[in-house]
Amino acid sequence: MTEDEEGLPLADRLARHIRTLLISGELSPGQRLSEAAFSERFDVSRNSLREAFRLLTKDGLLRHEANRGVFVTVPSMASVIDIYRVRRMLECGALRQAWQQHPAIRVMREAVAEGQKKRNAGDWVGVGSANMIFHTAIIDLSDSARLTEFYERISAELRLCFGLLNDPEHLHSPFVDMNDAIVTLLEQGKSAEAAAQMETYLNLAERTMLKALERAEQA
Amino acid sequence: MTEDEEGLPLADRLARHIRTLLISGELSPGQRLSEAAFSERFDVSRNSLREAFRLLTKDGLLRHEANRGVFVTVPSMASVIDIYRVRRMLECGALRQAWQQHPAIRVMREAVAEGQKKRNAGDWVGVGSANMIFHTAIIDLSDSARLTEFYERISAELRLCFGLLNDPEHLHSPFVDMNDAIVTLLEQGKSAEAAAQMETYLNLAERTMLKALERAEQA
DNA sequence: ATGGAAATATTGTTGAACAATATTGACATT
DNA sequence: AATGTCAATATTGTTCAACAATATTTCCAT
Repeated sequence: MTEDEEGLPLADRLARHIRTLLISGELSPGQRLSEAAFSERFDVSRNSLREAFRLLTKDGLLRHEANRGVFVTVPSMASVIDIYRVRRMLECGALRQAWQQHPAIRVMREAVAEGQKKRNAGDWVGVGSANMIFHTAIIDLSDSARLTEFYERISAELRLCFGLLNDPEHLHSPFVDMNDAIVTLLEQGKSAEAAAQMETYLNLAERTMLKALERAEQA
Repeated sequence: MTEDEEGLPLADRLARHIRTLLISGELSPGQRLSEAAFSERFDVSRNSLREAFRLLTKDGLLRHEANRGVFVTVPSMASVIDIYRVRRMLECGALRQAWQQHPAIRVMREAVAEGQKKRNAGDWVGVGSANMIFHTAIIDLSDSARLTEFYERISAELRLCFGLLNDPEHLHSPFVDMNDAIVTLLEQGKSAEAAAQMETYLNLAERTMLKALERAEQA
């Protein structure tokens, strides 16, 4: 908790901190989060910690079992399928009705450039980050605070899935060029085509993810 | 807290209870919710109550001001606009890709019938309930647990807006026939047309809502 | 080994405490 | 009467300790 987080309530800061541990893979799916251990670790009271746990449970990152404690959510095939269903709805929808001059398009273009650069440098983590920025920008096309917040939640959940994979980084690389094609279509005002292309993209990504997850589960 | 709520954590039960108070209008927008008063009222500890408050704050129903307490969210024009943006994305999207045999279509059809019946009986609250069921069923067309949950949150927020209106019930009545048309299109497999119709519906509803809100704000 | 009962640990919830911040009220000045 | 200041009061933010209820582990008898 060394960051300069302002006067936010302790529970919120805690939740944010634990969320970073979750999406960075420092806490593994299925792991139990003991109240005693974590309140000790973060030097906060059990009560404050419990508030944070509740927040994260509502986000789907933790699972709560009565009288047994909270556990890091174990992503399932079903959750992956559901998450991609949401992504198709939100991302394709945002693209379809996108305004050609929307500032988010510039962000998308820059994210594509960044992704290509990182890929050429063999920096797979960098490719993943650029990809994330790209998709967040797509949601921003819809100019909705609530959709943006919701997508953040979905996105965190998806990153939990990546934690289960062996070499998650390579998953992103094949998609850099598709991103390029999509933003190009948008720049040309072909939003319907961009949306269609994104649907193909997401279906492919979903299959890849499911396949990787299947392999990981067998091991 | 007389209901038969199972072994759910106290904070969750509390949050649910307070949520019903919020959407039923028993707590007014802007009102401050004192920790002392409410923990007394519900006969729970301040700690448990605070957990519930945090949950509802995350849902957008309460607003949290540091060192000042929690207040019932005051819906703004901006929030109404955002909420309808979300609804267009979710509901139109769900309709567009709806499968003609989806069980939710039957629910929609029944909700329309119920709405017509209630309207003829002059039961405006009943019309509102039927309308709510109708739209929830539309989201169910997308078969996504996460979208369903998200829509519940949006829906609760919208009901908070209705609390600001003078005669909120009449708002729903004009829409019963549009619902009829939409579900009829769906039954005929014309999902694109249904989606288009819904967009018109939502734009109209949004304008009506904004106008009503404007009137209410002046008073 | 296996089943079950006692011992132990963990969560669920409460109540009291105290620091930090906000609100109120009294008082003096203009 | 209006306004600014400062003390008094109330509220939130957070911690701690306690205890009941439920799980888990240990240990013993079979």
